[in-house]
Amino acid sequence: MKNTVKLNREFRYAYRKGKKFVTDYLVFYFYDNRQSLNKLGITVSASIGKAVCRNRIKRLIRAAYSARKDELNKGYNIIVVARNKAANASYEDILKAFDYCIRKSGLK
RNA sequence: AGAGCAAAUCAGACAACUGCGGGCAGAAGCCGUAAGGCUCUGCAUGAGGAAAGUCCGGGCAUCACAGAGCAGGGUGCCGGGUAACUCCCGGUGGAGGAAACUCUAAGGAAAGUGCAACAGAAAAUAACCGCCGAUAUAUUUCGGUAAGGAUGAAAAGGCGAGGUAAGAGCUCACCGCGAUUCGGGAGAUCGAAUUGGCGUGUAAACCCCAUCUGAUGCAACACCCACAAAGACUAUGGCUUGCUCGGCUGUCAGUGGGUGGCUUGAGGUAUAUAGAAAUAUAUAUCCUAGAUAGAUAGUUGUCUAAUACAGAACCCGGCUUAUAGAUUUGCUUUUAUU
RNA sequence: AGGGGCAUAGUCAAGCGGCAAGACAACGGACUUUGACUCCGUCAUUCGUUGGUUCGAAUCCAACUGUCCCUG
Repeated sequence: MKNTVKLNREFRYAYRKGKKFVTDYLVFYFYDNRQSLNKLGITVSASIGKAVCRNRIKRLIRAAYSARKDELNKGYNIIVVARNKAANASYEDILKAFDYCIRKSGLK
């Protein structure tokens, strides 16, 4: 997957300075990256589950992002942190939470 | 039909659309100082039986070579297999089960040291009570004695007879144990005979004996590009393994990015041969993930018992642990009927 | 990915084969008109779990579970 947030300092900047929205399944951070495209970063901590479970959550978040990718305004770094409830979430739950965050943030 | 034992296989399938990873082919562009990378189209392809735990073994790489000794560590019935093994196969002894069968860290306690709480006379050079003899005399001293005695996990081979002052493997029969010889076996060991007269347990306590072992792990290591180019210590040094020897030599110290290492391998499948088996050999055939913040997802339909445990990260061989279910083969035993 | 440690009462902990110390907390009692302080007493039936060695295991061995740390 191209255009992802990789550096640790970018994540730390998002947690400290970025805007934040919280749902049952996700925590959604974003900030202006002064470029002409969007970047996605996903955090799933080890306390949520084993490797299979964490990989599934990452795929669902990535699928939700790619479904809404073209509707978003450009020029933001987006960090999505999975919460413990997301371990048993379906795709629809994740997509709904993602839509809610987008609407709240005004990225659309 | 019930109960059980052993071995093996599978780990959802098919179709459509959208999307992702690397590979091959093609096409023009774009980004970057450079090494190099990105975009588009087509084709086929893309997680496991444990990928897990990291408990062992090996490959591979670096340390000049991988050398010697000590220390430290591993292993420990016998034979075979293997690249190697704390693995596998077959056997011996022991334990469990009615049986099929299962389990087994199983060398040495007579090389030495240590430990055995409490209880008990005594826990390893056994004399408190008792028994017997002598002395002495009114219950004192000396000696003999392991048959009997509370305790304890364990009490000086067991049990019976003879024997004796009382006793005792002191003697004998049977049983147990050790040694020697003979026979079977490749060996562990088994059987028989002769002989000894036999002081407990613990080595997953130290240890002894035999045998194996250099250290560090792919974020190893090799190479490329850009920037920086100023330093520190220098043979009485530095590196090499914990130490000693031996050996080598100027050594140490940056930042950011990229490429290789990276998947054809002690490989898989089928057949044949050798073998009791593990396994080996030969022939044919196949190529089947290789990412680097890390690729398998979403939607829909059909079938189905299939909703479990669970995600490759240098690669192999094992072991251990987790696991819904489904299927097959062989065997034991109980009951009923013929 | 590689390597190392820890687990004992509600909490902090000692213990290195033979009775599981101690402190705080909690509870009960004494002192006091009452409370605090102080004093006395009680509190581990299975030492993370499961096996093994041993007469005997918190301790030794093996396999698991949880948790913490180190290298980068």
